[in-house]
Amino acid sequence: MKQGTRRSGGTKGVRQARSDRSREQILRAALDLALEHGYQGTTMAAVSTRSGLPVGSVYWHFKGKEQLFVALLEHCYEVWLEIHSGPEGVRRKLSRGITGLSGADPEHHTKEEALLKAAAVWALSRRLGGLDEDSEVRAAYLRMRAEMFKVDVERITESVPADVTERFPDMPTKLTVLSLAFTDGFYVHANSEVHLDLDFGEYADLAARALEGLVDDFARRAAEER
Amino acid sequence: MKQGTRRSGGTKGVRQARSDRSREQILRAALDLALEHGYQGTTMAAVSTRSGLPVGSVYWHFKGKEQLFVALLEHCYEVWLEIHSGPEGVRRKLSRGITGLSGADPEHHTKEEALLKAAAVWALSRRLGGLDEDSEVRAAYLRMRAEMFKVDVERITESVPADVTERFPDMPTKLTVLSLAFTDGFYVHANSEVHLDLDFGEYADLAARALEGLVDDFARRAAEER
DNA sequence: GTCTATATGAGGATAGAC
DNA sequence: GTCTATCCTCATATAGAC
Repeated sequence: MKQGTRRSGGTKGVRQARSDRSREQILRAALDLALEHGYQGTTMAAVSTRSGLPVGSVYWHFKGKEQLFVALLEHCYEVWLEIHSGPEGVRRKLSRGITGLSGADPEHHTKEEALLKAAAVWALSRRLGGLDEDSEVRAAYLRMRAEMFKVDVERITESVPADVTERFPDMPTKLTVLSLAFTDGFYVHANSEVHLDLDFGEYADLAARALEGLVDDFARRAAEER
Repeated sequence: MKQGTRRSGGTKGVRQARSDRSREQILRAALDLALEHGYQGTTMAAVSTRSGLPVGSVYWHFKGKEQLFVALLEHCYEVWLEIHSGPEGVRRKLSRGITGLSGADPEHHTKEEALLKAAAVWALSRRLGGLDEDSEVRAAYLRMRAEMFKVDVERITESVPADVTERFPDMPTKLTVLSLAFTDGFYVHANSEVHLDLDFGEYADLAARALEGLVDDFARRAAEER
């Protein structure tokens, strides 16, 4: 057994336990480093140093840098799924997404969530300094992004009045896209070191108000048609 | 004279003319390559090949890769300034910004504009795979971004009703930030190769409607207070 | 000013002892 | 499973002839 495959079941030997711990140490180190230096900026040597394990061990657990990051993304996605359960309206979503950028809301912004946000940028096309088209990391992230989008749509659907969704079935999808665009856009701003004086809380409110206004607009139209 | 300095005036010798042409060829090659492969993906060797000039020449005209890209950004910024003159409301701005993403509006989307958009991503923090904090390219871009933001605010101010700006003086700034966030957010989406079926024209309209609703909201409030 | 050959350094990955 | 020494590739940059 090697690289990624784990003992299917039964008793865990002491060696196995130690191996698992090494694996986790490596992933942990990769997570920290990736948040500090990005994908390209994270070297296998650095992962080795930070994890306290030699390079050889890293390559024993993961076939290469790509596989390491795919495993890391999978871990983060699992955490994301655990956190994001239960209904959530546009307002709350925007508030979490935008306010969280200022770092003012650390308890709701885990490292894992932060990494997924960062990965969104890594996955941008090559032209933008993103990963290669055939990168496994990129492919893995895009799969997850699609899944997360679905979850978002479902949860936003629950927050939109029934008569609106009845008349405009794709409204929740549109709202999700718009609020995602908002969040991503502010994410870019927050990481551009321009306009440091932005009050993200205020903008989250403005953004929410703008989208809620849109929903009201459609609600009015739905009501008029009766 | 060397590297970036140009003859101040007077008659241009034949050698000078040829040198200028070489410089332009190099910049042109860099522009094309940067749009295809990004900053990191553009190698000096490739610039040399594409421009038809040897590596040595490239390093004669520009001290290094950073200087080359700073010069490129300056060129693009000049083009941007020429294009973006005259008033422009939020709607038109969003329409240009978002619809342009689909590539459906090529005539209004020059290579230079595209490069500035790409540079916004390059300038993201190191954690996101962006340039180093002390990168000259990054610093140059951030200066330009601040300038472009100012221009945007001025032009959006002209499109907001006078009574609103009177009562809420920072409304134009907020609108600019929101519409920039929208544009940047959709830019991320457009380059993520997810939801390829997005109708950017429709979303540009929705986004514009949402922001216009916000303005109306404030206009109502301003009116009520009289 | 233009060109070729080459120095330099970084990072991903492997070999093979233990 | 763990560790060390080493290889390979590739990109920036320079030296120096013309």
